[in-house]
Amino acid sequence: MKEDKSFFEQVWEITRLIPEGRVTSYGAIAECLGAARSARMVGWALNASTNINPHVPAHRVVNKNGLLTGKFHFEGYNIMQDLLQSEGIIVIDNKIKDFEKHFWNPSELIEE
DNA sequence: ATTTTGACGACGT
DNA sequence: GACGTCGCCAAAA
Repeated sequence: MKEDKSFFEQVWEITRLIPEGRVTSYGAIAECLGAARSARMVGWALNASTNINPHVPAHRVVNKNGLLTGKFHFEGYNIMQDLLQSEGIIVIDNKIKDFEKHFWNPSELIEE
């Protein structure tokens, strides 16, 4: 039933499930989808998500380093950073402070 | 159908 | 530990 959706939609779905004040990495989402080695695809999917109907909290998705790699893809320069800080996440120099502390595992909420 | 790329990740140097 | 290269998979040109 879920395979009907494109890889993108699956990424958006998981990204939307990210609780506030939590962040995750592209690889984690990719792994949850079964495309563990396709972390890049997650980023690609999120790229399209910036133009879809429900707002996808792509700002909560960062790379494994906790670095806001995609912040440049947002409307403004510090949009992503500002949003994260609004949720209680400390961002310093485009990087999430205590990244692993705010890290959220998609498999934690998603049950196959 | 083929080639290029792309918001990453892991490994090698 | 910083920098470089390869690998993965899927979509766009």
